[in-house]
Amino acid sequence: MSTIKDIAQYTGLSIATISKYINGGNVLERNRERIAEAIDALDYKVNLAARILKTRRTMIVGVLLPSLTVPFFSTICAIIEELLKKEGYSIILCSYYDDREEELEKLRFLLNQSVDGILLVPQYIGGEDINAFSELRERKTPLVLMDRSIPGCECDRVLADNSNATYDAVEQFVVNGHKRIGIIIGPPEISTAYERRVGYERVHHDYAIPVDHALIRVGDYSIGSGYSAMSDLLNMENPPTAVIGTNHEMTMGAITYAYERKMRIPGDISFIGYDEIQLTKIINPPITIVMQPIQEIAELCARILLRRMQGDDSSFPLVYRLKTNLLMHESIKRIR
Amino acid sequence: MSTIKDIAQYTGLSIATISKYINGGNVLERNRERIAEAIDALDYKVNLAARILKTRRTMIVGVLLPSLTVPFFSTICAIIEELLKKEGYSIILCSYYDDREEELEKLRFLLNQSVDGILLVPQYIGGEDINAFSELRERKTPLVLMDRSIPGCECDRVLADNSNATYDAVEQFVVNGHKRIGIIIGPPEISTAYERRVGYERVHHDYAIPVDHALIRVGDYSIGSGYSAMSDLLNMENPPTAVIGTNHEMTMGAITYAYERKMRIPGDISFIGYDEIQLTKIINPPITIVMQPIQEIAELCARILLRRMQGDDSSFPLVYRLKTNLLMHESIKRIR
DNA sequence: ATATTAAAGCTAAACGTATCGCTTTTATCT
DNA sequence: AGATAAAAGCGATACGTTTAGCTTTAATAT
Repeated sequence: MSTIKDIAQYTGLSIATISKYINGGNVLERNRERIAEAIDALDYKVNLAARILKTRRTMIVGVLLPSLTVPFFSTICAIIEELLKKEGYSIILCSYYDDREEELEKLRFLLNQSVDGILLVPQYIGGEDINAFSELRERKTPLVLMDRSIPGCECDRVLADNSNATYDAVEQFVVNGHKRIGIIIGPPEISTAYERRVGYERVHHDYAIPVDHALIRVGDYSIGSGYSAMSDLLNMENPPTAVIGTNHEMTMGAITYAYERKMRIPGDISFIGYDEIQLTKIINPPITIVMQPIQEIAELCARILLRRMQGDDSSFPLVYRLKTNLLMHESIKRIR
Repeated sequence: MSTIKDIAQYTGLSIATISKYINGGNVLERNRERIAEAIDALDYKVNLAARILKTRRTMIVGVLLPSLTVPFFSTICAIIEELLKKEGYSIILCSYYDDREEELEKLRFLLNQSVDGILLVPQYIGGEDINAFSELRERKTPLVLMDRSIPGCECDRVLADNSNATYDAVEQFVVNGHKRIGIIIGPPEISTAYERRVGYERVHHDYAIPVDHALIRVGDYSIGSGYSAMSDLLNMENPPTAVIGTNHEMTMGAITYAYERKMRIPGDISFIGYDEIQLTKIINPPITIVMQPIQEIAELCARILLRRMQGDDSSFPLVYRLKTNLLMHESIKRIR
């Protein structure tokens, strides 16, 4: 592989000038041409290791997700990647496979790779607080939390308004006469799951409907758990007349079960799903869906991180709550 | 951040000795202890950029996939990552989002990051031949093709025996009396899709059943395309009595459509699916499934790449064809 | 005790780039 | 034309490692 030195020799210019050319400094037009020619002829490529060693910037952003197979996250990832690429950044994508140890280890790995910034969808970090994670503070590597929060955490973060999301959805059941409403929620230690549950309970409170805890089924955000939660709900002695699934996977699992039971939506059971992606798009007749602003979440995270990586520490920590939308379809039966 | 120099100073030893310690050379026990203490006290971390600059090895493997949201690929990815990590390698994961340009660009990106090796699930590379991709040859970066092949390509590769996979599956339809068998295949330019179609046609030939090309529906390996292909098949004037979906996504799309139509499997339509992962696991009653040896494919790819990265170029190119298994369930109706 | 060998440590030179501070060249203004 | 400012180029140094080649120390055998 040829180096900047070879280019200098080929053109008769100094190393410093070549470096200037590469990094966009002032170089005479006729020299620019000669350098360009040399680079082409010698097939020169910048040695990133050397550059990083010198500049202490890797121009790499680490993206750490709970799972790679969850389309909600991979969609976010795709958006981020495209946006950051325009700014000259590359992405190292990591998943911690919903595992506590792995999450910490991957975070260490990213820091060790000297990424310039990190975008994280957290789950277990530090037990409760990411500030406790010393490597992160020492390095002063900017970090933005995506989609989920952590109790007591002082971080920039971009979240959906989960509580109002389920509130608005469940409210639709209520105004259509439903009183026994099942909800399939995620693990309570994940902030989104907790908040979605709160919205559900708030509706009940506001409309003076007692909460039957048997109607609250806890899954783990996986397809299988949605499936069995739905099975549990529909096989109760006094089953709900309506059910909401609170993420894409559990929604799909739940619907799969309902279909198997040959139940019609909304004929036999009213249903609201979550996230308008992949399978939820092809369900027919279409179901009412809580749409999260995926695009906005991803873009905002990327932009905040860019700001921080440029050294702009103003108004830390930034917290955004983005509104969701309820995509109405005929999946709610009017009863009584 | 402290450097190796600081450790040398702290311990009174030379830089070279510290380096030896870090890289597992011979160091006196009492010095080992002092060094360990210094590293701990100064919170020393190896500067990877400097190391890479010197050694010219990044200990990073690039994994390039068509898509991140396809569980078949992300499962492979998870297996690879775990195995390579044990050998001290890290993974940079990339997706080209089923886009030709992106595939080439991401491959360039990986090479530019100086990865020590690449694992690729190819699609369009070079139009037909990856050997045409000059950057790859110049760098002599080892590359192993996973799951898919490319015509005329001289590469190590690990493939499933796709042709016999669909042969065995479709044959089950035939021996149960089916003559009109629909198949939902992927894009013909993808080797797996082509081979799976060949297996389908070979059964027809061997059992002297004419091939009705209207029963061969081409999707793009997506859920939506499986859904509409199934819709097309079932709405024919003379529909098939059995259908096979040839990947996980199209299988799910097809089944979703069948469920919507309130068709029972195998009562109204016989069906064989592909890949025992995620949703296909929870379908109930369970359907017959072509199981690909995901674990073996992933492990073999990783091991071959490890060999190549160690400089072992023997018997190039290695080509493996791994057998699939037909997981039998009651989803095939016996007719006539 | 001495010779021989192995182990442990050290010095110094790279790896390829960016950048500070300086000099030279070129352009601009009066 | 001369003074001034701006643009372009250069030399030298540093970034933090690894490693070849050498020296010193310790261990082993005679």
